[in-house]
Amino acid sequence: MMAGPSLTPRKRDILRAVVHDYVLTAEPVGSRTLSRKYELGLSAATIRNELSDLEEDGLLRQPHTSAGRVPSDRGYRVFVNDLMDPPLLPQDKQDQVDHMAYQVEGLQELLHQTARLTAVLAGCTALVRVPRPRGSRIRTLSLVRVSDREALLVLVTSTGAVTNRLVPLSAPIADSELQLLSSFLNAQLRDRPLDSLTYKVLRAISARMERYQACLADLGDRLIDALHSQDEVIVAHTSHLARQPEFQESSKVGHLLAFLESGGAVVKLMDSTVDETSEPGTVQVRIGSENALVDLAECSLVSATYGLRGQTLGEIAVLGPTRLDYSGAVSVVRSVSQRLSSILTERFSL
Amino acid sequence: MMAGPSLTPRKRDILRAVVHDYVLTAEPVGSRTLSRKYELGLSAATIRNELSDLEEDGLLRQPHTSAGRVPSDRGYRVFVNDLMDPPLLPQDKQDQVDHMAYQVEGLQELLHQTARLTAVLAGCTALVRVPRPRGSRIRTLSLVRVSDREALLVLVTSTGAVTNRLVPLSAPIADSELQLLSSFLNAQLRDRPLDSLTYKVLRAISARMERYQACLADLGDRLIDALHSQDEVIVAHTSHLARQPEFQESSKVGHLLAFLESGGAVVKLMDSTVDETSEPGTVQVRIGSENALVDLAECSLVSATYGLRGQTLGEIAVLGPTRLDYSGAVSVVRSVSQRLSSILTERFSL
DNA sequence: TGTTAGCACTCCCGACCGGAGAGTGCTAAG
DNA sequence: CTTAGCACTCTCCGGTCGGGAGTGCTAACA
Repeated sequence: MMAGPSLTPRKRDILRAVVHDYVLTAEPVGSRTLSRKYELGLSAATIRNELSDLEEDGLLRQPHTSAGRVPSDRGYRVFVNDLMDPPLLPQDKQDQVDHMAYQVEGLQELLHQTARLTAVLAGCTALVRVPRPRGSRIRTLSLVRVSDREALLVLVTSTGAVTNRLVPLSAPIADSELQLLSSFLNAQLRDRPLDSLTYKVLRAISARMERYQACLADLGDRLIDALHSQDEVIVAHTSHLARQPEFQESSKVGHLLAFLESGGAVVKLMDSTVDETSEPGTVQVRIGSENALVDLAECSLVSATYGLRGQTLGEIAVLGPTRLDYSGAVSVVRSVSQRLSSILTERFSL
Repeated sequence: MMAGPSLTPRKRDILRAVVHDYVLTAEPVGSRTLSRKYELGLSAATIRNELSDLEEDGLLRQPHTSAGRVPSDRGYRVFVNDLMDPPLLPQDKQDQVDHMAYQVEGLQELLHQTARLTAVLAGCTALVRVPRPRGSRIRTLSLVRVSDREALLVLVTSTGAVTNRLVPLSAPIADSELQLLSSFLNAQLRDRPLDSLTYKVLRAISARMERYQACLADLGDRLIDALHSQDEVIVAHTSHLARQPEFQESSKVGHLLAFLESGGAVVKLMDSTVDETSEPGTVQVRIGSENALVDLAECSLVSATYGLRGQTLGEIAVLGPTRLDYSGAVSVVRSVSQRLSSILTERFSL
């Protein structure tokens, strides 16, 4: 991450105020509003100059000339990195997690309720990635020619689950080559636990198949799809998304819902979010365009992993518009993921 | 059900045409359109007269003077009862169900996939009610005073699941009375299998508590809520709902989503739909206001039960705007519920 | 030099208006 | 009973026109 343009304290205060107000009102915020509502000790005119500077730095945007300012994705990023200090979640809210867990028995149910509670606490849609069945591995994986232009990818896991994916062949390929490729993949992947096959790992493997890149451009994606279709993501309170003013147009809501309902896509999103190097418990924030998925260009994701005695089991996340209460979301996600982890440890440790 | 106003064959043809066209276009349909697009052998003027009659019968509505006609809920009802003849689902689509089932192992997963497939086949949101854990019964049930104005309903099932619901006391009630009521409910409900406690049965019981009706108006509902929170409903492809032109306003989508996400409410809906007397396999249609739930005033539900050797296990349904392709939806729901039942019988017999 | 007041300017938004189009109801003729 | 014709109604769409909010600039001020 870049070190940021090191703003003057005053600019920081103003940016913080803009973010705060915009998150609250969903309206572009003007200099007058800032000088009235926030105790900056500055007149509107002075603030105007600062706003202008911040816009030049790319931290604010103007929807149109003579409108107030709105934080840009980069502006939110600076806010998240340097300007906010998420408080601890109030004790009573933390207690709600334990209280909920106390009433619930199975793991699956526990995760469902956790998702719901997270959504309520954060006032957003919540996602919980469910752990894969323990010890599930790839048993075999093969490519079968279907036609000149298509091959079928067949994946069998140790639990016996079978998944198929059609892979388009953008260039013709000899049967022998296809077989070669098939065995290469098998060698690479057979008996590997599904857990270990994150997006990044698969990308690395598919990159090593350079030779076939041309004709199997989509293989990597299909493979990832197939793997992910084994996964499950619990989605709670999508209605919160639909209520956001930025998603007034129901077509946007439709797209988002479709995205959330196509399990594989969501997993891909969460996978791409996880920074393998970060310790469990760290909260990650992805803002708008940082998501790289078109459907989520206007959304932000705040996520953290949960697990058992240090081992990562899954992820818990909050999804909202980029105009998100990042501070609150981080508080909730951090706290819930910690509580959940310790509940799991307590309950499932011998 | 009333016998219907016994329309002339010509009126039937016209009503059928109006429904067909409106379902297709979502635009009020006018006399000119009808005479052009449908081979009725009548001029626009004649059709106008018939339309006027149909409106007087309450089968059509006019959004405003000088707009085309739109079927009313009653109009759809007549269409569903008398005017349509849902075809068998094409063999290839039926095969998709078996094919899907073949690839899937557990019951839970089977039902999830069934919901998805149903949604895709019908082009609507689909709901599947999951069977309760076998043999789950009520262990105890009690009312505990919390304050002058509230009591807490505590429900424990034989699986050990505990559910609480706050019940407002609209009138003061003595502790002794509360205890009496508590034992009455226990006597009525203890050891009853949850399966047997449908909406209707509970209504009957709560009706017998007349004496307490005044101060415990909400008890019945809370009890039903609590029971239902044990249930689960799978919802698939809500995005289809969001795409309907009648739900453009995202606030409506928000309400619908919130409704679908509050599991209990959905179960209540489905319960109220099931006509206990009907044989399993029969398809039921609820149109708009027939649902009695405000949130669903503009929605229709097409449902059928599925089960194992004649025993009902759950329900499968399709949800859409009242402007629904009833014929197609009935085809899909009927066929899928039958296939699902026979798949279950095949797989889980003995 | 940094801050502030004043002012002209820009742009959105809602209201208003008027014409085109679609559809109706009615009447009178076939 | 059906149909053509006609006057009427209502929505929708595009254009116009203030009002309001907010900006950028300039000049005065500490």
